[in-house]
Amino acid sequence: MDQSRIPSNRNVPGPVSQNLGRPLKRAFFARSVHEVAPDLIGATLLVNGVGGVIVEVEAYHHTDPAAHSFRGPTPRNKVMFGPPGFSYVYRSYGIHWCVNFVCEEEGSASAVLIRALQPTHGIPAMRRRRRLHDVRSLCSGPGKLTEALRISDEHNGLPLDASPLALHARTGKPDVVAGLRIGITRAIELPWRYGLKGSKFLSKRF
DNA sequence: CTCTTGATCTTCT
DNA sequence: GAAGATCAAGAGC
Repeated sequence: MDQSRIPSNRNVPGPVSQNLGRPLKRAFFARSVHEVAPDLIGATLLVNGVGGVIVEVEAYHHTDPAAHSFRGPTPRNKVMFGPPGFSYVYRSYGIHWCVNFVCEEEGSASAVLIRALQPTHGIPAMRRRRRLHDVRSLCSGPGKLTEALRISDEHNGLPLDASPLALHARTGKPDVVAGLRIGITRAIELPWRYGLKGSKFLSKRF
């Protein structure tokens, strides 16, 4: 058998602590989306025990022309207009799912898009779901991580502090970098993308 | 490495 | 009818 065709994942670097901190309470999200977004870097997201460390996010707000909530509520985005601490899941380009965490207060319609994870829990399950061996590519994009964690429309509007979702605070204080958001055509100048400095699990380098 | 294209659902014009 | 908070595969360099 030709083992040389199978990429090795031994010694994949883990730049942050993989220890789980305290569970995040819903109150964590009841403040400015621009405070929550960088504070999520280093936290751990699990769905039914499978997931990893958040290494990349983007902030959106109803006053932001790039946000889904900018033009008011629709059937798709109605969860964004609800209370903080819930998930907002939407279909992207007709094929992928993307997951957000609603922030601030009811009616504020702000949310943090989860863009990349460093896989730590349930890697074999994620490899099966993604039909991919390379750990670095399992969750390196918003549509990739939902496939790896099996997040879909069934998870839209769920509380972030109850099963099947689980969020744990980071245990240390990571180096967070900011940059321009990815894949948008409006308000492209706003530096509301946040990432773990030097992470090898980003959707794109900063 | 970069560039192009197809996949196909929701919203907007 | 067109665009969009995307991804993977294929062509070319």
